[in-house]
Amino acid sequence: MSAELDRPGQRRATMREVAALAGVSIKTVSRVVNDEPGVREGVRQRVEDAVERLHYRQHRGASDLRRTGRRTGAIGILVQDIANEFSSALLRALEDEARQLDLTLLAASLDEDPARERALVEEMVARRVDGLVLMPASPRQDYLGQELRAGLPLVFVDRPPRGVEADSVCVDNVAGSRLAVEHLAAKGHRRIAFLGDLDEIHTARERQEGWRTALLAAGLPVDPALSVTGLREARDAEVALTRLLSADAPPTAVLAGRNVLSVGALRAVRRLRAEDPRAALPDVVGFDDFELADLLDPPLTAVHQDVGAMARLATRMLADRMVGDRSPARHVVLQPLLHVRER
Amino acid sequence: MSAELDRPGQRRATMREVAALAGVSIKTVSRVVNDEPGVREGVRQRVEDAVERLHYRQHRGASDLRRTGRRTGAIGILVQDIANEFSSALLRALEDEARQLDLTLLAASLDEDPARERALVEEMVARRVDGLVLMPASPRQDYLGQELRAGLPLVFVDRPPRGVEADSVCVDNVAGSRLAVEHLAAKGHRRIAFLGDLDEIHTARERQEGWRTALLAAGLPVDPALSVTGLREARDAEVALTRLLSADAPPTAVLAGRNVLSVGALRAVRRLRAEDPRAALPDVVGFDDFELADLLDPPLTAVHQDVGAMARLATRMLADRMVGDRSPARHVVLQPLLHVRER
DNA sequence: ATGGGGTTTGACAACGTTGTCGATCTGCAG
DNA sequence: CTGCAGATCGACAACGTTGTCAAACCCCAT
Repeated sequence: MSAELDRPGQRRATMREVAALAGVSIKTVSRVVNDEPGVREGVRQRVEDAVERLHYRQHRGASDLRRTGRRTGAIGILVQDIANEFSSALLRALEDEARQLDLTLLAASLDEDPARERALVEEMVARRVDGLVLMPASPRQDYLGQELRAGLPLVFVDRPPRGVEADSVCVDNVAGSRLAVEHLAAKGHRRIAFLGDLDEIHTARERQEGWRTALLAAGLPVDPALSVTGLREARDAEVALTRLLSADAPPTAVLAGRNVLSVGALRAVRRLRAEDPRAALPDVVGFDDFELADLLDPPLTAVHQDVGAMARLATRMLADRMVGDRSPARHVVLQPLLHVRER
Repeated sequence: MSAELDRPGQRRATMREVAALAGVSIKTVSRVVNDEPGVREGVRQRVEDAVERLHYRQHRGASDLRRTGRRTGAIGILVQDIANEFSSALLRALEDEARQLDLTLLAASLDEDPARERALVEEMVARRVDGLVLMPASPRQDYLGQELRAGLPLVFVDRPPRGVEADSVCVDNVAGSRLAVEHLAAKGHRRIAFLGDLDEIHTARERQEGWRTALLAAGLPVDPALSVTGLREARDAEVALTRLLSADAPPTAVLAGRNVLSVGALRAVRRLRAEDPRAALPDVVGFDDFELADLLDPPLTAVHQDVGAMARLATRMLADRMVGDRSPARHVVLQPLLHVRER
């Protein structure tokens, strides 16, 4: 319990002050703080006492600045929405990987806003992050070419780069939709609807395309009226499906193209069931699996993406780039699984 | 040592280089970059061209270091688990508030590990964050006294500080449990079980205490055998409830003390129902509401916390401290609501 | 041409730290 | 005691930027 010197104002102590109190040069303080050799035990002790008494804490920014080629030990992670189950699971998995590399996370949500993506990338670059993991919101990322050339380690996740050559870890969305459609077709469904997010979103387009081609492959007609896109939130999907179900030739099953749309679809089904207990209810398959999917009613069969694998691969790629790997961009495509859940 | 040398030409351009290219002093470049007045239009244009050609990007670390006042424009957010629905909702809400103050988030998960909390607080301090939002993992945070005295803006969320006087925004957990128990008692339940997290966790203890006192207030006996704590994950709760339900005097209802425990409880109920369709199923009420709670089967009545309000209040408090407010710590306690969901 | 005001511009120091390198000290062999 | 190697320590510069302040410039009135 060493006495603590009460310091006026709220400035934190600097090495200079520690040095003065310990009666040594700041370089010696630096050596002690960084646990470098070449300091006699007595001196080291004096410095450590001074550090303690002044509650000195190293200023990482200054340290990073001086150390040549030093890394900041921080990476940026830009996802669509931290609160979304997919994004937050990915964020968490990336955190676990980053922790092993002693990296801190700068995280932010893009909300499908290209301008916000640009602004946040700028911000990350200004902060000199050691690397950037990006789930892009913009249709093209040509602007990132300069950053890449400047040596910014960059990995795309969930959505591939456009207009720039960067590493990526994505999921085979076409295959995911195919699994879903094949499953439904095998159950005898012939009218399978698709609920999709904004057409601008690459994964959304791919999932719709997967739905379309899988229908054709199964010898089923593709009814454009059964595909509704541009849906952003659960409520949108609920309204859209409710409308589809009350149309002349309603679908008997539906593929929801994103987790929040699955929620909306399930709500629509619940509503229909509540209004007419004997109504025929459509089967729902969702893209993006849920932690709680096994507890939902009606049950939700879902296309499952291995978020942990995405994070591991992305981090490995990033780490390679961080140590100077300049080889051509690699693109990993993971295969999704279908988690079938029946009533 | 050759390893350091084989990465030529990766350095980003500095103001010095921009200045050289534009034929001005670095101070003039600084003025242009920071959009300061007092630069002739022609000169400004030359500098902007040079910035463009060299793809110069300001180094925030260096800028922060030099600038008086020294804000880094970053705040730390330490929650239990970024992937947990409660934590990620809070994180997202905090992000939205922080964005309005032009603050970037350094986020990390503590996983109920006190050592990790200390390490991450150290890290945040070393990075000179402008403020820290902490959902503590440790039983006491005496160590933070020094940081507070050094002027670190600090706000506790979800769990109050112990051993240190800092602002906090929490929820009345006792009241939350009371709402749950009253609801169940009103439905005629007399044997209401409690599933709780680690006893070391403040909120877990409060919720158990709320369960206990509400039972007494309702004139119901408190059977210690009906309270199982130390449960960390859904699986733990599932096992615990399954065991309780197969005991001699099983509960007819259960209060799950945290979102993941609710999931486990629901799974136990589902399992029981699957094994014996005519078994009497317990009512489940959970602490922490779910986005998808209305879609669960069996339905989940849940204690709802206003995460948005928590974030707004926490950010406001933090912002006040950031501008130098030194008034005594404020402690806000929000009242939870019960979202009743019936079959 | 001269002076006076304002505007532009740059030299320099400083932020807090670490790399470099030389100065000083220590221990010990001769 | 001297000499010398190795250990210890500090002065100084530098990282990339901005605050300070004085110098240089401009325009125009005298």
